[in-house]
Amino acid sequence: MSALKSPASSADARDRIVSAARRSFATAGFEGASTRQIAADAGVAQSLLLYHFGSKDALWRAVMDALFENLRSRVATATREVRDGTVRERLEAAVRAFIDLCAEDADLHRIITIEGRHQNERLKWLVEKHLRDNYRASVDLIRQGQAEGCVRAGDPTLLYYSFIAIAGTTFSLAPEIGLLTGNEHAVDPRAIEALITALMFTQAQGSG
Amino acid sequence: MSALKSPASSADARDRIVSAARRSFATAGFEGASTRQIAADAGVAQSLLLYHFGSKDALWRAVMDALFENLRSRVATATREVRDGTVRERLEAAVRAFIDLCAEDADLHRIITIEGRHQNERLKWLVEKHLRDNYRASVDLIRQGQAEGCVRAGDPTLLYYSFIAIAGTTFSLAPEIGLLTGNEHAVDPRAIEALITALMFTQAQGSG
DNA sequence: ACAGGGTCTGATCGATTGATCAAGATGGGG
DNA sequence: CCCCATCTTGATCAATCGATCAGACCCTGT
Repeated sequence: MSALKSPASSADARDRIVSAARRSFATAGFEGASTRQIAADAGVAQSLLLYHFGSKDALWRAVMDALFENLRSRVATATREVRDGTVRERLEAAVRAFIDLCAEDADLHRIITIEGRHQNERLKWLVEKHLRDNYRASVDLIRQGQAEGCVRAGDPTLLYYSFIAIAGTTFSLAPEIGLLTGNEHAVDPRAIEALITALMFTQAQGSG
Repeated sequence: MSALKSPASSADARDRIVSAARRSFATAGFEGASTRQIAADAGVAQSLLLYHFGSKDALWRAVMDALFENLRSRVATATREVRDGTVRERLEAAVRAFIDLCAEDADLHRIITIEGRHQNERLKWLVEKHLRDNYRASVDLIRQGQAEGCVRAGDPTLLYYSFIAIAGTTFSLAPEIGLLTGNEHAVDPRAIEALITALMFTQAQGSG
């Protein structure tokens, strides 16, 4: 199969471009990010970026595909062990996986909160390709929990977005919090998990 | 008093520019916003924008000054009636004022969540001129509530940002939620208030 | 009527943007 | 060996960016 030297080098360049683009899109937004800056961060020529992805839009979609592939993989792994567990156990596993993902890298949350604030083609694509399935599965699980009585009553959509907001914001705004509290104010993912648990579920329940 | 035609026209143009700039900065971010687009939305020439504000940076600061002046005014009005009330009453009044502000116009939350994600001169200016005082006053109030036992224990900074996240996110991401739920999914500010109350305070308490 | 300051516009500057293209570099299969 | 597809680069395009400047416009005070 070979595919070691030349194609492998190509895959490396692609990965470096996607990684650099993710950081730029997350901090500067789509319009604010520059393909030349992304290429410089990746250590390649700007024209190579467009050779591999065709356009800035296509590069952005490749970044989102990679981010959501990672999210799905982590959530799937975390929920696999509790596949036959209670609704609450499955919800808690998904919540914990999302919190830990945000703690390690908040770029997914950063980009979505940038793109979700005004309707355009990118947001439509994002909703239809990635967000809708995730939303429906999450809201279904929340509704099941509410039917069982273990999840707080109320608008499932509001609960869903409140959970995401708490899990993502403290990590997305880490630079602001750092300036406010005079570096370094470490945010404990487990403290966030405790807060979300108190918000979503009707009563405390040991996690074990 | 005159000051009707020429100076009034100038103030009108300034206000229209600030208002258009607020919308652009909130949706596209600082780099993504264009002074020409802002001027076109305000119905003036691009050069007038720079005549009044000197630079794009200065215009951005003028937008932030106006947004925070509005925030302070509304919170001051809402908390004035309960100035001599309990800590919980003062916290609830401030929370309600902030939620209603976000419900009417989420641009303040949108811009801060854009700028708070990477350290630069704009974030430093924002923290020192506007955010720090608000943060300290809020955290002090939260700490007082925790000392009295009416506010949930835990990191006050995390509680503060969780409250802001819930209050702002559902309104900031209204376009995304609209696409997900198939317009129109109205978010009830009172439902958000109930959620935040459940999150922050140790036990339910009638609001009246 | 006239001078003068404040307001506003259009033209224009150099820099940067996303995108295109031709040419070079590289390595495997005939 | 040479050929060819793939990968990569530098030059360059038109468009747009923030910013500057000269001049027109309007109102007020004298």
